[in-house]
Amino acid sequence: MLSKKTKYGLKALTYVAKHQGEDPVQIGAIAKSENISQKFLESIMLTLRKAGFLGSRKGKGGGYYLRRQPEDIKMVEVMRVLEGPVSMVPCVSLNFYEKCDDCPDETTCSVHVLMAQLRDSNLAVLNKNTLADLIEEKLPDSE
Amino acid sequence: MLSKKTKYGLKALTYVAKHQGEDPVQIGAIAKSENISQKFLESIMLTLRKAGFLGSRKGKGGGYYLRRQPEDIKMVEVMRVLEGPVSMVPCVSLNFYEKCDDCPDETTCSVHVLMAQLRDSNLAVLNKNTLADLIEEKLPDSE
DNA sequence: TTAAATCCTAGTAATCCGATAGGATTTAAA
DNA sequence: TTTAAATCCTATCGGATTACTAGGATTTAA
Repeated sequence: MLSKKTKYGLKALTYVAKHQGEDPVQIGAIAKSENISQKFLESIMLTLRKAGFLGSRKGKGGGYYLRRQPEDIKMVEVMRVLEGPVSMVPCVSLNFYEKCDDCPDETTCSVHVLMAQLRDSNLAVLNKNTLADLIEEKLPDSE
Repeated sequence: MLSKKTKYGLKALTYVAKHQGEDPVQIGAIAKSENISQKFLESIMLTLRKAGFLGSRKGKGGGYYLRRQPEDIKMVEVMRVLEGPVSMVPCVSLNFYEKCDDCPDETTCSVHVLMAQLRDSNLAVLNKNTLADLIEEKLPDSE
C-alpha cells in the first residue's frame, strides 16, 4: 500500500508545481484543496523541503515554492524520500542494501530474483516519470 | 516492504515444489530448512492450501504437496493471496477496485496515472514468473 | 493405542501509521 | 511597535497491522 504520507506529498508537490512562478503557496491552501489534514501536511512539507524539492518563506505572505524544475524532479527521488526504498526486500536494494537475517545465501534464495525483477520494473517507471508528468492534465476517458 | 508472511510463503512453496513427486513435506522440515517459526508457518501453509496451491495429508506421514504444476502457478496469484492487491492504491486496482476517499475525481488525480503505470509494470513481472522460475538454480555471479 | 502430523481459533507484543498538540520562530504589514 | 500570519519543530497518542505464540482438536499410520 502507498502510505498517505506519500500520496499527500505527491499531491502537494503537484499543487505547488502548478502554481510555479506565482507567490509561495500556503500549507493551508493545499490542505484545503486536496482534503488533507493541515497538521499532517505540515510535517510532510518539512520533509520535502529538507530533501531539497521545496523552498519556503516564513512569516506573513510566506509559503512553499519549487526549488527545481518539475522536469528535473524524478519520481524515484520523491518516492525514496517519502515512501522509502524502491525494493521490497533490503537484500535487492541498490541504495539501502542489507542482508536478510533469515537468508543464509542470497544466491540460492528463490525470492531474491523475483524481487530484483520487481525492483527493476519499478525503477524503470519511476525513473521515466517526473513531476512534470504528474502536472499534465489528462484527457478524460472516452465512454 | 514485503511481509514476512509472503516471503516465508514463497520460500515454502519453493521448498515443496523442489520435493515434488516425493512423500509430502512436513511443516517442521520446511521451518527448519528455511529458518521460519514453525507456528507462524503453519498458518501460512493453511492459507496456501485454502487458496488451492497446496494439498495436505493429516496424521502420521502426512504433510503438504503441490496441487498444480509449478509452471501453472503464476506469481501474481500467489502474491494476491499472500500480500494482497498488486496495486498500491485501490483506485487503480483491477481486482479490488475502490474509490479513494480523499480524491474527488480520479481523472484529475496526479497520483493515479503514476500508480497505474507501477501496477502494470508489476503485473508484467508477476504474470511472467511462475513457481517453476523460482525453483531454478541460479548460476553464481562471476566475480 | 500411541505418536505424528495437520487444523483451527484466539491472543499478544511490538511496530508503524496517521494524526494531533502545543508551542517557538520569523516576517510583512498595520 | 504591535499584531497577525505563516513556517518550524518536537513530542505524543490511538488505532491498525504484523509477526508470532498458545493451546488444544482432529486425523491417520503404524
